[in-house]
Amino acid sequence: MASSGKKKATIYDLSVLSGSSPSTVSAVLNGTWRKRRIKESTAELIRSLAETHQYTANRQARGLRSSRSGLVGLLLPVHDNRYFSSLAQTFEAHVRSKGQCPIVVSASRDPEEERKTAETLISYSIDELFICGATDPDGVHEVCEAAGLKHINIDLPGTKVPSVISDNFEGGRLLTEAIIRHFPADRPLRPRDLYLFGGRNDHASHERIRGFRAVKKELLGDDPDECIQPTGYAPNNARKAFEAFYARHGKLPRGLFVNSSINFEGLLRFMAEHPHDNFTDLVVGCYDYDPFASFLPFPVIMIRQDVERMIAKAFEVIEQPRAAPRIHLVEPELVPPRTALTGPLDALKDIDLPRGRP
Amino acid sequence: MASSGKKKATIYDLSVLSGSSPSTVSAVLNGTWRKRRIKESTAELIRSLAETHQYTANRQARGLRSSRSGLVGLLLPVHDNRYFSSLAQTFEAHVRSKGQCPIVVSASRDPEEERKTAETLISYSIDELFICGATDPDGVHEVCEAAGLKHINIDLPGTKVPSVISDNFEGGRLLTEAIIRHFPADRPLRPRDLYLFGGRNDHASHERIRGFRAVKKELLGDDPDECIQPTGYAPNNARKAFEAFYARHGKLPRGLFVNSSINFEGLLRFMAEHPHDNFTDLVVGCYDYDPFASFLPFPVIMIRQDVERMIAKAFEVIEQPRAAPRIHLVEPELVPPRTALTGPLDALKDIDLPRGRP
DNA sequence: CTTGTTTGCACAATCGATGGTGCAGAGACT
DNA sequence: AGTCTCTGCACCATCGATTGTGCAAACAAG
Repeated sequence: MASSGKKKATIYDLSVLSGSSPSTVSAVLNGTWRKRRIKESTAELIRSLAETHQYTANRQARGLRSSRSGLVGLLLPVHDNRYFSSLAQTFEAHVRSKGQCPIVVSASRDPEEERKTAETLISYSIDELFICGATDPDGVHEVCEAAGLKHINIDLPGTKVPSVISDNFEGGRLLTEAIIRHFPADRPLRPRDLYLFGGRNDHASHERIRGFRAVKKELLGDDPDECIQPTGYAPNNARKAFEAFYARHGKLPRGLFVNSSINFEGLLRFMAEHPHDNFTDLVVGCYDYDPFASFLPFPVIMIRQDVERMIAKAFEVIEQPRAAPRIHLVEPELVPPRTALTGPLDALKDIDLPRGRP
Repeated sequence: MASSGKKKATIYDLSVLSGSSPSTVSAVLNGTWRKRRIKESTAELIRSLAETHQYTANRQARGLRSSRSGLVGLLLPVHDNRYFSSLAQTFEAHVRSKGQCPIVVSASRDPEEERKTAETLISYSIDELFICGATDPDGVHEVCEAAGLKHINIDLPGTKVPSVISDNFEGGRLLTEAIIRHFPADRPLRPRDLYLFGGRNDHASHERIRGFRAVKKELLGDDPDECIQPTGYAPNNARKAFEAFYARHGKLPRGLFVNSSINFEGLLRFMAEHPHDNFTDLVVGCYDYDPFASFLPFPVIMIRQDVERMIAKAFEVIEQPRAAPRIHLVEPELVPPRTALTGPLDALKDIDLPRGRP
């Protein structure tokens, strides 16, 4: 807690101290002072006063006047997931490098909440909004549009503004093929041995399923509808689907295409309920990368979406004044089993406490 | 993109439309209108105008006047980690339920960056700051103190304001004991079979190490110094430490206490380099919970810190006017191998798109 | 009819920074 | 000396909401 604080210095305080006007102080401290022909020595004085009085500008005041806030928003489905949290990490680095402040918020994949959350961010006069994995990107678009806010879609596309997403069709193909080829030629997979679980009525799932079915047809000759089980994005729904399959067949399919790491957690929950089944002869492909999942006791082939490139592309596109609402595809990467990739965390230095405390 | 927006309605627009004064409009829309004895019918009119014109208050203006912003900050070491991201998720839910807006930022465990980030948040007039896992909590404290900002520590304690942290000593004891007891009585662990890797010169590591050593001494009779390897918080440093041990001994210790899931990733990297070693006769205890790690091919015992309770406690304590800078301990939970716990994600509903789009 | 009270609202200052405009003084030039 | 041009800054309105204060009209009490 603590709230004894003396209040912060303002340009008016510095104005009195320096004997200049507030506008001069403002100009010096926000960098526009050359344009205003302020003497170098005046500027120097004000800067040193600002220094000793720990002046920092009140961004609400600045934002009010300039109707820009320096805040850049990222709207996420959830935080608690390696894919989205690494997006957040990368996003933050980009925003900070531009001298702005990231504000990352989740909206639980609920269209209504997505719009309300966008409204809230807009009320803070954020400068840009990155809409990631939204269930209803065009709904959010309308809110942004009405407020004149620059925005862009990531991960799931909308139709009104540009979208940067991973190439889910190609990723689905890659992953499906890798699963199939992981089985030895003498015990090959048959069409009904390979199921897809998870995902729902969104663009990403559609594309992945399309890739899955295309490769299945091509390599296994058939592609039965029953092998597609879009069980949504809740871990427990996926668990129930595995449970149901297991109840009917006494085993899992030999090959599993799991639509996201969140659905994969549903598979883990299923497995926890069946401790005596060893799940040998099982190959899992998961459309998401998680280092721990990669080392599970059965082969896990994963797709890593290229978060770095997606974020970089999104920042590039959002700067363009009147970009057409096209979809920018970013190629994902196939990650073989037992692979520990480096991530944003590796950029951190490992620094020790400065002060001598336990 | 898109930026064609007509600008947003203000209280002045509504003032003209309703024929009332701006202050009346303001009072009606911020709830203080009863106190100002505004007629019900006037209020009703203004509310309906606000509705049809999609009025939302400009928070920068409100914040400037009231020197409160409705923003509540969470300062994190990193996003890209299940422990911190679930903290963020839980934090966000709490803040939103109070009608405020969460703003989650990471500072990479760098004391300098922690302070600067706090400064930035302060310049947005955030109302409260939750300082989580900071390397130098007292440094951040000074910044907050100077600005008169309420704040509290989470995960790593400071000495100036209250801290809510998990009971690392007890957690360390629990985990160490569970590792030891996981070995059968006929092939018991000897003191030099049990190593601790990861962590550094912080309170949490100290306490965990203290618990580790106490239990080792008690159950195994000895506790050699060499078995403590505080390799920091970077995955690659942990990897190198495992590599070094392996080079000297030709194997890993039979029992491993890994100080965090981030260090655990270092272990994975090590294992990826040694694909032919099966690492049987290995038991890992990890001070963090990750569902995928829990199902690895060797027994992994994990500690789940009680994120829900920590956040709830922190919100409780931060409201108290002059709370003493004491440490509030929250008991963590021991998670046996192959356990899939539910998390914040399970609170989500699984909703489909409203509009008919692919 | 007069004085007091309540109702219902308007007015205006304020929060801190920004940026257009104006203007005095110094120097240059004729 | 008179006119111009620069230099270096001050003044003031402005962004949108909040809030203390004032005041007319309506009503009640005497």
